[in-house]
Amino acid sequence: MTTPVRRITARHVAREAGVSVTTVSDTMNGTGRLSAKTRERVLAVAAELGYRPRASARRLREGRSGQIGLYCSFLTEIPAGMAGMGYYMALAMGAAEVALERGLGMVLLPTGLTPDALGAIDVDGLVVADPVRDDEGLRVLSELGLTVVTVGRDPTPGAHHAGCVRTDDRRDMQMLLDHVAARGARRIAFVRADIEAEWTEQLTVGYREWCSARGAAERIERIPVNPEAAAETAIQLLDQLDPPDAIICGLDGGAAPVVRAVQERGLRVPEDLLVSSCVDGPLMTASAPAITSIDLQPAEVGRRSAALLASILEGAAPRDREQVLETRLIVRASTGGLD
Amino acid sequence: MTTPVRRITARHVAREAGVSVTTVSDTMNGTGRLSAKTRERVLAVAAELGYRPRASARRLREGRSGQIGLYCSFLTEIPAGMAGMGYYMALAMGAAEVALERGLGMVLLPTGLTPDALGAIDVDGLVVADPVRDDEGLRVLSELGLTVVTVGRDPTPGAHHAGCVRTDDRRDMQMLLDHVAARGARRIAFVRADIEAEWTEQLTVGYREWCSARGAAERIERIPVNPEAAAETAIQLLDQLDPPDAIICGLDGGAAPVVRAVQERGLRVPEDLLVSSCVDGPLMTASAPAITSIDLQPAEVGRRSAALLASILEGAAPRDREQVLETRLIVRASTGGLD
DNA sequence: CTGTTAGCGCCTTCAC
DNA sequence: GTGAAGGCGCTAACAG
Repeated sequence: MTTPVRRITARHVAREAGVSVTTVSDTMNGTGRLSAKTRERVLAVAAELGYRPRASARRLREGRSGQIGLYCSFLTEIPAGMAGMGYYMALAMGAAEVALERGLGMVLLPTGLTPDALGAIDVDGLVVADPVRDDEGLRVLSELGLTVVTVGRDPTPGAHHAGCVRTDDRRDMQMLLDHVAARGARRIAFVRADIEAEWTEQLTVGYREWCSARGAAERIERIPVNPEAAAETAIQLLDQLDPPDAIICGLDGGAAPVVRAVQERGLRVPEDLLVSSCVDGPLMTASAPAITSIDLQPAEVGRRSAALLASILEGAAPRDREQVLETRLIVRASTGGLD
Repeated sequence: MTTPVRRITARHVAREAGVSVTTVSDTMNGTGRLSAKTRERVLAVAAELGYRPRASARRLREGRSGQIGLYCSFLTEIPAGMAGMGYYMALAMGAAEVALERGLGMVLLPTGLTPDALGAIDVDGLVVADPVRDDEGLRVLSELGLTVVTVGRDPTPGAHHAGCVRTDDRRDMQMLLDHVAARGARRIAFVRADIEAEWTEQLTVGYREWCSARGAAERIERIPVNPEAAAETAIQLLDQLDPPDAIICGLDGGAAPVVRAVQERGLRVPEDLLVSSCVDGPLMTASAPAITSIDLQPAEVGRRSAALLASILEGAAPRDREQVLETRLIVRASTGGLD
């Protein structure tokens, strides 16, 4: 069964209701001065005909696209089969939800944008998740002169954007360190991703500050974004003369392979080694033992970013152009559990 | 109030290049008959001024929105922290990529659409991932009269859509069954999600067919979409008088908790019990042992869906309105590994 | 080969 | 209170 494709316009409604198009427009937008009776009749006719104002016409008139884009910069670095996708989906759904509430559509921008694909991009602003230093796609997008809100700061030199929503990675790291130290750890290693994104840099800063404040030796390992690399590195660490008694993994999807590799080595978690992760996710509870981690609240981050961008686009100048969200330490068995 | 920055229009380019707007339009679209020289000059001026045709104007003119939407029906059912998000992100990126290549933007539609949020939705068609029977959001969207391509068939009675991209879940199940049977399993249980989506129904059909062809007893457990439910069910199964020697988990994120629970029970995987999953993902390789599963190729599914939808919207009537993708069995240690 | 003209559907300004 | 007119930027007809 096919429905006639003839779209209803404001003119049809006007004719049917015996009013002018202006009246229809005013009714739909709550503008103008109309009698309640007229408004009601127009509304009834509109509903009956199934009238919906055409977004493209309105946009042309308003000179704005009524859309925002989401660009996940770090996604370029994530190999297929790697965890981390889930984090971004949660963020994306959160952002899309708020965007729609505010009358904006949210288009997903794939990584690896080709210059000619740019023609189809029609957005008033962008949410850029986890900008990686010197990201080519982001550079191209920025040059379009779009309003940009980043999730986490942009480490690219000279980059400047309209707003930022982030969590406090330095503090997260210190929460984890305090926690494992309280569980008795003395030689705590940090495995970080070998990319230049603000979150991993800030985790490192937090780690260094904590170590230097306590006179503890730093043990930082840089690894490629790749679960096997995390496991291999853990083994190497444990083979050292003075092996760590705790490993903090900075990379989503890294902690579970670490636990696994360590156990295959014949060591027990948490008895012989404490393991924790800077990013929560399904992997954490699927592991045995379950892994202590930080809940970064991706959905909420997405909601806030979209809300901030929408406000800026609406011309509001929110005082807090840089918002910092609270995170939560989730203690699980891999660091000794609750007690 | 600041003066809005007037964007460069075709008129500016025309004036600057000393031609008419039509010529500019023809140059940008490759239409009309222009001398190479003129086209070159116009192109040069356009580039110099940074002219980009305004999408909303073009769309108004063409009467189409130039956008498609992605609606993940099953996402409604997924609790926070559950796996499965990653699958949809991969699918979404694949779809967005192809959409953009074909000049279409892809907007992400959140689940739980409120009727007034509908105003901001402006798409020519939809990709609906894993439609769940009687999904309210999908019903609302369908009533807009949009062209719909589903990923997996829509189990809603009477539902009919323009196209479908899917994998063969029946066959997947039978691959898994053949595999674990070859590894010596005789009493194979199937843990399925208690929702009405085509994939879980088809897995069940495949399971039943296989069992009945071999005279094997059926052991089907329906569980809510929830990782703990999978683990609990596994334990219950193993407590029975005649416990299974293999469990196939139909739900993304379910197999890992099953392995874990089984091991905590003191049983070994794969020696005492074979475990496998109908959906591959990061959890599979993070578990110990790694879990045998089916690679459903979400990115490719996303790409194909967007391509099919784009073709249909362009008026092409592709012969294969229902496309079936090949999947791949990935054998890992949880069923004895390769040998 | 290139220019002129006429809208696409909507909203805002101004007359009535 | 309501209606008529104009134009947002673009492209498809038709002239020239």
